[in-house]
Amino acid sequence: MSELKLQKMDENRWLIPAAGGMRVPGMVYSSERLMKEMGRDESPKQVANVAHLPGILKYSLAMPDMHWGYGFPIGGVAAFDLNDGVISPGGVGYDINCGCRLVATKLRVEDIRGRMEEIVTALYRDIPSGVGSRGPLKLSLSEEKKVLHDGSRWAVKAGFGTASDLDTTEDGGRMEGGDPDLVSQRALERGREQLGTLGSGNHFLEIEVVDEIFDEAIAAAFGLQKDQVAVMIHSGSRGLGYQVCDDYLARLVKLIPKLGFPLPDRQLACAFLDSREGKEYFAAMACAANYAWANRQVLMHWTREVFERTLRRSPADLGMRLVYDVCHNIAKFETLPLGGKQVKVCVHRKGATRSFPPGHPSLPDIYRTSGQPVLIPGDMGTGSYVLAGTEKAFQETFGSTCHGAGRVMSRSQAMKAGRGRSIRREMSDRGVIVMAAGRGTLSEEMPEAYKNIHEVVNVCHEAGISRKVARLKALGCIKG
DNA sequence: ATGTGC
Repeated sequence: MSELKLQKMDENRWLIPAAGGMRVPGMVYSSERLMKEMGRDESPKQVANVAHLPGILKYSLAMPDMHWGYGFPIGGVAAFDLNDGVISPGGVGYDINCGCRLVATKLRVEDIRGRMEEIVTALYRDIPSGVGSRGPLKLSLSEEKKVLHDGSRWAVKAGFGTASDLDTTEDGGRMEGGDPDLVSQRALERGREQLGTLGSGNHFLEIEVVDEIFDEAIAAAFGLQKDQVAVMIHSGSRGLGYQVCDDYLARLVKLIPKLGFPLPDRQLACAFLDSREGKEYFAAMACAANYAWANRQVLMHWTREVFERTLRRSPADLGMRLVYDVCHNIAKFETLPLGGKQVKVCVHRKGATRSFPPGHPSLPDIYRTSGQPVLIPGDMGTGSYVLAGTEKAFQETFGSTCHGAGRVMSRSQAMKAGRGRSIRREMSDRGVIVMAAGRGTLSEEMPEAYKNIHEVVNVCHEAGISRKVARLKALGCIKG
C-alpha cells in the first residue's frame, strides 16, 4: 500500500488524487493545523476508500471535523448516482439522524443568572439520559409504527409541541419512504421505551447564551441577539437506530461477495440504490430518522415545560421558539447542481450538516433570504455556533458543511487523561454547570478530547461552505 | 453512537 498523498489546494482544501481503484478524487476541507493535529488518524485513508464505491459523484468529501469512523470517516460526505450508485449504512453511521436543534428564548442572560444549578437539576430530573435509559412513554407497537412513519408530525399530533415547530425542522421532521415493516422486532422493542430520552456520549441538552454575533442581518432573521438565552439539544435515534444499522450491516456484509466489485474495506458494505436490499435499508433508515426527529421534538417539549415550571413563566413570556433542527447522520435523495444541471442524487452525510443557500425552496419563508440555519455543537465547555447555508456549499460540497468539533482523542484516551480529575469541577470553574448520568461520560467528553471548534468553523467560513452567524457560550449542560 | 467488550 502506497502512502496516501494529500495535495494542498489552498488554505482550506486538500486533494487526494484518484489512484488505484478510486473512481473520483478525495477532497478534504481542513486547515494546516487541523490536518497536523489528526496525527495517525486514518480518516484520509477512509476518504480514499469511499471513492472506490460505484456511482460516486465528483469527489469523496470530508469536512474539517473529520476523524476515524466505521467505514466512512465521520465528517464524510458522498453523493451517488441513482442508477449505478450505492447506499451504505457505514456512510450514515450507527446513530441514524443524530442531530441538533436550537431553541431561542425571550430570556436574557441576567434573567437566569444564579439559577443555573436549579434549572440544570430540574432538566436532569425530567429528561431521561444515559445509556439504555428509558422514558415515561411506553408506546404500543402500532403507535411506535406511526412514529417511524411520521416523525415529528406524530409528536406534534400527540401533543408535544406545535405545528410551527415542523416548519423549522429539516424536511419538516419527516422523511418520506419509511416502512416500519422493514424494521426488526428487536429494533422496535428497543425503541418502544426510549422515545424522549437523550442518550449518552456526546449527546447533550445545553443552556447557552448568545456570546457574539458575526452577521447581524442573518442573526436577526434567525431571531438571535447578543445575551439571549437559548437551548441546544443534541440527540439521535437511540437504540432503535443503532439496531437498524446493525441489522442491515449484518445482512449487507453477507452480500459483499455478490456485489460484483471489490471493496477496500468490509465496513463499506453497501447495496445498489436500485436493489431490493438498498431500498429496504433506505426504508428502515428513514424510520430511524423519523424516530430521531420525534425524539428531539419530545425532548424539546419537556424542556419548555421545565423552563415554565422552574422559572414560573408562561409559554408566551418565555417565547421558546425552535430556530431550526438539523440532522448530521443521514442518506437522502436531494436535487443538487452537478455539471451545470440539477440532478437528483443520494447524498450521504455522516457527521456533516446540510448547508442550503438563500432561496432554496426547502427553507421556510422566514429563512428564504438568510439561508438555512446550520447548528454546530462544540465541546461541552465551549458552546456552539450558528452558521448559515451558502450557495458555495450547494455548488461544491453537495450542500454540506461540518457538524461539530470532532474528536482528537479516542474515548479510551480521554478516559485515561481524565483519571484523578474532576471534570465537573473543571467545568464549573469555567462557568458551566454540568450533570451527567454516566460515570465516565464527563472524562470521555472533556473539552481537550475535541478539536478546536473555532478553528473547525473558521475553515468552513473561509472555504465559504457556511457563514458564521453567531457564537453561543455554554452555561449549563446535562449529558448521558 | 450503542441494553458499550470476544
